[in-house]
Amino acid sequence: MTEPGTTTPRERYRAQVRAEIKERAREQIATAGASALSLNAIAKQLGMSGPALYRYFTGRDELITELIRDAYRSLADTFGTVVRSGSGADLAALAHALRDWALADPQRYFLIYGTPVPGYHAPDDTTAIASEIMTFLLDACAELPAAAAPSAFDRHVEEHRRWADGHPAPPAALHRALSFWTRMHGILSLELAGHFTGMGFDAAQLFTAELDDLLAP
Amino acid sequence: MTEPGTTTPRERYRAQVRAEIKERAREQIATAGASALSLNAIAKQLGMSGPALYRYFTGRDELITELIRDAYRSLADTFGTVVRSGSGADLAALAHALRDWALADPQRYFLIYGTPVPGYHAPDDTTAIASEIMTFLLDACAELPAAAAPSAFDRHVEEHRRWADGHPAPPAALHRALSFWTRMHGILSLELAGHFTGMGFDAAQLFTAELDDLLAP
DNA sequence: AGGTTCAGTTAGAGGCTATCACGACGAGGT
DNA sequence: ACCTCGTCGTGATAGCCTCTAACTGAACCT
Repeated sequence: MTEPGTTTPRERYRAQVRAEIKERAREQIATAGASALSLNAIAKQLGMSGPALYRYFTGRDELITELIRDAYRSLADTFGTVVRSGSGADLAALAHALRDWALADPQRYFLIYGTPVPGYHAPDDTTAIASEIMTFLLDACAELPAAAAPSAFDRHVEEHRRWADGHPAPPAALHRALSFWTRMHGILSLELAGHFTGMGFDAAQLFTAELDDLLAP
Repeated sequence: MTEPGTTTPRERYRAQVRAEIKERAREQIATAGASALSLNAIAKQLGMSGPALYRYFTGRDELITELIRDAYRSLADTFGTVVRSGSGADLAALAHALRDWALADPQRYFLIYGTPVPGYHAPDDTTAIASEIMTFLLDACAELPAAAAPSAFDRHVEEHRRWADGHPAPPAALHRALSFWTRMHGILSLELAGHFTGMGFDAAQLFTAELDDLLAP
């Protein structure tokens, strides 16, 4: 009997093959997009034939779901190291970390924030990681000086702060977190999709301009 | 000989079948996403068998490209009627028209602004329509009162205003147009993708709050 | 040593895009 | 009225894909 905490050779082998499959899948997605991901092609790269992969994943959907989960995890970890190793919960630092993370692998970003496929519903644990990410944002927003008077949306979000999951941030901070999220995503999404190419201006400068404007008032 | 300007019965028939194919394609995309678009399924719906569709479109890619073109055209026309029938170039009116247009068919919005497929490059005429859309935004931004002092990004965009295609708007207006685009897209994209579902707050109120903030200073 | 578990194989069903060669039919010219 | 030619739609076929099922062989455990 295998003792708890140890891994049998079979388990180690299985884990390693699973990891290798995911690695190839990541490469495919990075170069050709998630819609072009082919289990057959991955199997061929690994020197085995098609159906063998179904020993490791129940199907194409589970593989993609796993990659989505990893993407969420990676972003949450990135924020985590920024907060831990940097100067605490700094919204500007999180913003630049987010941008770097997105530019490092655009298709990974779109795995999370890209076009949704109508039928698909994300598993529960990804939403858990999403709220972990949101907590980093809320922490950073709570550190900022509060604005002058509470706006109409501040009052609205105060009545619907369930999504903040008990975070003690004041309503203006909740509002600012949502603003941060949507504004950074707006620029990044358009930039990564190439909608700025050929326009001539520097997307990085637009990003920091928007960030400064968000932090200013 | 057919006179120029008239249409032969064959041409009319051809145009009608093309339109019907596109109609079914729109339905499929709206309900299952662009990745699920199947020429075979469309042919079956029209009562003909597979390869017949290749008389009307050179392939799946051309059909999708055509739908993207139509989506751009539809958005430009929507902005056009807002400007023409409404109170001129009103940024808030454009914003709400954009939101209504996006909510009416989310997958059509993602056809334009969704996850890009790495190989694909949009044809030239769509970028022409895109700049037509941008012109509506610039017109509206030029009408607004100018902000106090020009920001750093205002100066940057002043040096790279080629994309504005000779539009006489001041740099602050160019900046505001970019801000408008990215901020509205940020909210709409996340809302349409379902990232707000379960969070409890009202996306419409967030949208108007962001819009007010954008118009305020 | 023997039974069990599991990885990987081939075969095959059913879906898709796309090409090709063929029949059928309507439109136009004579 | 006839004939020709362009065009529409067909079935057959190749080559992808996902995924299932049955089978082989080796590693593992007792």
